[in-house]
Amino acid sequence: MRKEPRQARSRATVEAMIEAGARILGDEGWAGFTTNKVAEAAGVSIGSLYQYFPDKLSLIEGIRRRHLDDCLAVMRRSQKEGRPVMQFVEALVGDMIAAHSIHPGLHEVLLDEALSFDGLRDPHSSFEAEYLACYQAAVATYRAQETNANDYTVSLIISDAIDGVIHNAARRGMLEDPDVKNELVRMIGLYLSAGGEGPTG
Amino acid sequence: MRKEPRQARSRATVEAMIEAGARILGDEGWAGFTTNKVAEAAGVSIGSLYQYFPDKLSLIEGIRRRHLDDCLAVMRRSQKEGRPVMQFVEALVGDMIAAHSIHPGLHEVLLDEALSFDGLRDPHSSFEAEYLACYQAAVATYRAQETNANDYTVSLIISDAIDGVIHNAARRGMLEDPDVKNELVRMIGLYLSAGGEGPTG
Amino acid sequence: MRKEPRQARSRATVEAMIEAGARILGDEGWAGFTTNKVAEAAGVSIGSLYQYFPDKLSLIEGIRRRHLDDCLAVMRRSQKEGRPVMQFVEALVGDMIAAHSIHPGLHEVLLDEALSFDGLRDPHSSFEAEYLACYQAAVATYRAQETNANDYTVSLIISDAIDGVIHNAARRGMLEDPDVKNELVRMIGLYLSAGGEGPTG
Amino acid sequence: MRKEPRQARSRATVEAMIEAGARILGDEGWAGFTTNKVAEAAGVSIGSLYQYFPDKLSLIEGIRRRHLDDCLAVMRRSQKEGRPVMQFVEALVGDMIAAHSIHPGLHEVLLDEALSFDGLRDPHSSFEAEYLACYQAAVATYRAQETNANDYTVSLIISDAIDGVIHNAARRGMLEDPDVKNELVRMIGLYLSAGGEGPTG
DNA sequence: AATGAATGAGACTTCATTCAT
DNA sequence: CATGAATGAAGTCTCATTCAT
Repeated sequence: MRKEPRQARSRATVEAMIEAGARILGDEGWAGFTTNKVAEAAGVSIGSLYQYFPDKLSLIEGIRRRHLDDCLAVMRRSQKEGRPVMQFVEALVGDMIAAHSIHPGLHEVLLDEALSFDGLRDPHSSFEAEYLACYQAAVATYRAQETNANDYTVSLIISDAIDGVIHNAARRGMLEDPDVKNELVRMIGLYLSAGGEGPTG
Repeated sequence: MRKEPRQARSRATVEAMIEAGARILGDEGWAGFTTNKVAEAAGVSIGSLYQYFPDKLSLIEGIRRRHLDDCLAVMRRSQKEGRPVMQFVEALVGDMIAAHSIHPGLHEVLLDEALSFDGLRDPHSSFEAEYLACYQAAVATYRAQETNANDYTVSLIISDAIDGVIHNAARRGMLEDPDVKNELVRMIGLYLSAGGEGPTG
Repeated sequence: MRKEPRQARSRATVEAMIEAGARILGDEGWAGFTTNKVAEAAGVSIGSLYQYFPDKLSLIEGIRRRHLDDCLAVMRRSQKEGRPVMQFVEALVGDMIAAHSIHPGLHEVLLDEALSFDGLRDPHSSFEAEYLACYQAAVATYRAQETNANDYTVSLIISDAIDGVIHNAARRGMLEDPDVKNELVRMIGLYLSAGGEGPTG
Repeated sequence: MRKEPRQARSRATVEAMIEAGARILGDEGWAGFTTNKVAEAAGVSIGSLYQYFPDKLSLIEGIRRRHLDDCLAVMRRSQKEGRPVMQFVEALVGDMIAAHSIHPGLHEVLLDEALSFDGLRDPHSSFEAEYLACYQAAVATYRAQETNANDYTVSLIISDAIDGVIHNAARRGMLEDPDVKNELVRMIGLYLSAGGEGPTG
């Protein structure tokens, strides 16, 4: 960001621009996301937008930071001391679904931005590191038994599977379907609870 | 397509354009995908591209059709008569990883196009229907026990979880990691084999 | 128009674009009329042109509206209370010649646009209606005697004959020739003054 | 033309291209007139078109020559020895209306081509000279009395007035209206028959 | 600080014309 | 000769960004 907002009015302006940008990016994707449209939706002039964000990339990164902070907050909330594994998984899946429901589509657009926007600085790695660290902590706590795979790999499997199911459910408008949630919880729960021997086929 | 290629020369041209387009779309995403760049990469003039594809969207759809045909072929190959469940899951996951390795990133770009490109006709629904039908057939065959959820929901969970894990692994350059494959196979296998009771937490 | 010019600067810009467009359309016809050329002739960037006119057609319509307003003003000026018929015809023809002299060729290009430019909204019908209404009023006042034809048909004959003579005279660079004007006045005057019996041949 | 057609087949091909071009130019105007479209409509390949017409301009000139020859034939037919003036005018107007009805719009498009196509060689002047010579002969024969204006000017007035009325009637779809024809005949007849004194106003 | 008019590189697309088959 | 695939200059239009007010 070009300039740290000092006054309350400035902070509100920045808020409005990030919020408007998140909405447009989630609703219309990269194709509909133009700086002029964001400025108009935020109720400010294009000149003001460039006062706070030196270019389009900065605006995107502002939107991403905001969204990822929200996600991390959700993640941490799901891990309360001493919860049994199934309660954790249920809370986690439920909260992730809720997080995706605020700006449907936004999450995936932001994670895939590398595919859509070359020059993006720090391609979400710092967020992702922290994000995965949360998963890893949970895995270390709840994992039933050691397999060949380390905790990190198991974290990836879980986070990415949840991601995939929720993302595609959102695409299909099935984010509210209780069966989807239940089956996802069941799959993750089975995976975490099972011993290393795996299913016998 | 605007014109069906008749001569061998024009068939090769269309091939080259679709191949170049797939590579650019997979490597550089929507942002790098311009008709001029595709024409240049295919070694033809921009005019030739527009002789066969009336507009950019048609080219994208051509690329998608080609890719989806490839995917369906892979899907069907994994289901051989009488295989035990774990062999099926291993073949499926292995083949999907292989399919994603040809043009890394292409698959997700094409499935998410709705988010990035407004006017795409027939948003992959006809492909997806057939794609899911393959999964559903496998689920009907291999599913251990009835739960509340129907076969369709279980198909979604499996296909989308595999999708999510592979897509994100590709993003991280971990598509070749054997642990990722093994754990993914283990998770899907457990989910398919487990009875309806679910894990106890 | 996409955007109403608010500041004085932008009003001047729109003026310049319409004026430059009229000149180019009159001088070079449809073939020479490109948005880039108009922008350059107006001394603005192509982006500014598209800020006020959403597409090429809108610019053409802007030019037409301006020209037609000018024409109607001329038409109305020619009809003063109580003038004898020959004074009216002389004033009318003289003013029409003057109107055509500002941007020679523009008038015909604009009336014939349907032949040259497909998508033009409202093909000059609303202008033409008002234009012909002026002629009809004059015919009702000055017509010597009833024939089988109604006032509307007579209006068409007069307006289109004047149109044809002036247009072709302009084409030949004879717009200033006094004989052309005198003979045209004589023909229209004879036609209006003659009784319904017609010439005997 | 690049090459004089020698064989019957070639002559038929050239015929087809000119006919198709006239139709497209009349129906769709300059905007719809492309060499590829003409070739397709004529049922030949674009390569064949360029075998006989070295460029687009040549094709246009071919179409024009054909059309003007038709017009001249009509013109000459109207002037039979010893006809009274009104019979001549009626025949002339009737034939001109008929000529315009074959390819409505074509005549005006061709006469105004200077406005639409810069580089047209010999902008219809040689045709026009002959065309006007026909009118002038008729004027010399039928004109009632000398005025200040010479025969040439009177020819212009008549030909251009007829042109304007017919052209605009065609534009309005009123080419078949008998009132239009009758009034046009009456106006021209009055003008030719009247003495030099003009109407008194 | 805020505004919004202005800029112009670059994207998509057309179509007159050429040339290998 | 005929075909039609290929070419590329040129035109329309968008949108990130700047800067005078």
